[in-house]
Amino acid sequence: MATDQPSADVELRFDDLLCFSLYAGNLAMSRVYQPVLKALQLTYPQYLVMLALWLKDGQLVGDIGRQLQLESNTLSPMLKRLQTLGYIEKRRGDQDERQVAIHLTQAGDDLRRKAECIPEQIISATGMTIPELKDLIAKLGVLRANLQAHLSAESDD
Amino acid sequence: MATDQPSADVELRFDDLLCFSLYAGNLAMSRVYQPVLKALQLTYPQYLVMLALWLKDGQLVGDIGRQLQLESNTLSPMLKRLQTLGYIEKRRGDQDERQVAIHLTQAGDDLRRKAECIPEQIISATGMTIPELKDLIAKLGVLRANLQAHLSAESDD
DNA sequence: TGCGATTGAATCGTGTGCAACTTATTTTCG
DNA sequence: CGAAAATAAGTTGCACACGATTCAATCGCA
Repeated sequence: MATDQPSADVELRFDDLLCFSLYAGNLAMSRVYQPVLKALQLTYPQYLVMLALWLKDGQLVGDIGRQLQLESNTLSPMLKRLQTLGYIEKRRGDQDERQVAIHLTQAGDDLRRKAECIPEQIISATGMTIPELKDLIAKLGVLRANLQAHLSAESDD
Repeated sequence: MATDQPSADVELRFDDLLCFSLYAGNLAMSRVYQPVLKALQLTYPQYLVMLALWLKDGQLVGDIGRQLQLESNTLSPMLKRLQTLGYIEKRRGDQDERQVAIHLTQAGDDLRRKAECIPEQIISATGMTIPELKDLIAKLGVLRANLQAHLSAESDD
């Protein structure tokens, strides 16, 4: 420990440290991904969208948004860029014309194989064991579920 | 048609879930803070900067950046907005004129007292116990340290 | 049947993140 | 001493996040 500032005399609160930990942890993670993703011409958020599509192709804009916790105001421009890159294409829904389904192009599907080597590089960068990672992911899952429950309860007022 | 989380038959990788957990967890946390911070006229990143200043006033731009993992290209515009809001002021360094120290104004110091009620609201929103939060924060700290070590090792090539 | 409410996606404006660059100041070392 | 390297902060351009709004398609219900 103690790679950082002293700060021993200041009483820090748990939530402040938690919000900071999530904030800085997410930034650090995206920075580790960036040099790897550069070869694929993807940004970090774009990679997360591609991940969702590699898991299940043809999802609606809203489906992707629910997974990443993003709405159309963020996704629409991002999907337009992925379309320009030639990785995805949009198809209007047949029954419901309001919906737009996102489909991988051949290039987008090929990209999946180029991205296959990424996971182990990242795991190595975390310097943690698989059980440790599983534990951390599970705890973050609980946190996110609780925060989302709090948010939806709040919007019910 | 399952509207939510089928994903049972798909093999997910740990790192993918970890990057997603951090990403969505950080977004969820900032959304829980936002309605509370609205009363203070602060955005979430601005709140983190104010936190750093409440802990130690008169820090240099670079000092704040090292804590939040941000550089001047992000901080300079942000600090300009906090200055416009009247919460901080800038002072050129005396010995080294390249440096700019950030000082709280009276309004910025007053804000600290208005922000005092925030921590317990957030803790309650996490739905987790103090020991659980401490554990999660510690694990995120290890992760961040490892990722940063990986990044600085990489830039040495 | 019709019409107001809802929904899915897109658009706009503001505020971050960040790579690449500029400017000004200090340091280093020949 | 003095020019080159290093450093601190700021600027520019692009890509997210997100509140607020718009628009078209669908739903709900009298």
